Amino acid sequence: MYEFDLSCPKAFNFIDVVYSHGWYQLPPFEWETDSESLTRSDDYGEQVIDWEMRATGDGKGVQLRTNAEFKFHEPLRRLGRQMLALDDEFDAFHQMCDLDPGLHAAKSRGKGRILRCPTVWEEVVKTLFSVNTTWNQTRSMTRNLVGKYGRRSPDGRASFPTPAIIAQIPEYELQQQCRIGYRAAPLALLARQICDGVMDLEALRSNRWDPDQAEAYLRSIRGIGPYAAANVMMLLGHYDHLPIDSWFRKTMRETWFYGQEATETEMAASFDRFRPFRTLVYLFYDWDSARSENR
DNA sequence: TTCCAGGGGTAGA
DNA sequence: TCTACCCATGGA
Repeated sequence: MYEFDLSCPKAFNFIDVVYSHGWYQLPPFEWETDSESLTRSDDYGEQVIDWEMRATGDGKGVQLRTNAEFKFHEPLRRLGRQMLALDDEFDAFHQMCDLDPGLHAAKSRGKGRILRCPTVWEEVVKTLFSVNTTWNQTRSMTRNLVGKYGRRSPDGRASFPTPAIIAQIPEYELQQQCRIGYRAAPLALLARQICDGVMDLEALRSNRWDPDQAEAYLRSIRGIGPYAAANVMMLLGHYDHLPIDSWFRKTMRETWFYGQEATETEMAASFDRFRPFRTLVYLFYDWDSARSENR
């Protein structure tokens, strides 16, 4: 087993990033509560690599562990940094946190980083699986897809299936095997579009994209609407498109709208003063305090 | 049986 | 911009 540390910013907490949203519960991520380690397996073509991240002993950094040979260490180091957003700056967001007491805790803990997947493809597929369903079913769909179609490491751990793998599987089989319902059609189509070079999701990580342009590109994917696109935008490091779903509506109703239903326009407007970090505010705001103030 | 869940697509007003 | 309707899945 090889071990090496990732250098981290001053205000950084590994567990906060892992718990920033639900991705750590979706395979191939595996979160071990006792050891507080995040494990996964990734398909590097010639082989599938098992690796894990955990907080260093002093709690301020991240240790990466793998049994992969040396040539994979630098790619894994880069991947770890990208997945934890270690090279992203959050100073402007933390400055903005002074605007509202509900954000003071987020600032003092240095929150803002969100756990990401290695590929935009994986982010989009998982987001597609979270649309119009329960979280338990999202977990089940992802587990099925990874378990049935992901290439396996020598230790038998499954990686997230690549577009090339999914593009070869008939739509009805995806639907039946993974229990993903109508999501099979957009999933199969997206995999084919990527393989045919019609769609290049990974290019969205580059800086040449204007955020609105990137959002429009995501919206052009079948099955990706306003909510799903905003969710992927957040994972790409753009925080101004609000992922308005049933949980968002419920939170708004219980806090800033005093028990009343609000339209999407009204809800979005209530976040105007937090541009361009509206999604981070939604994720890291102290909603529990806001709720108790309304009681 | 019916409703609902971390919505999307389409049509129509 | 908003509403109505349908879409599939499985648990309550």
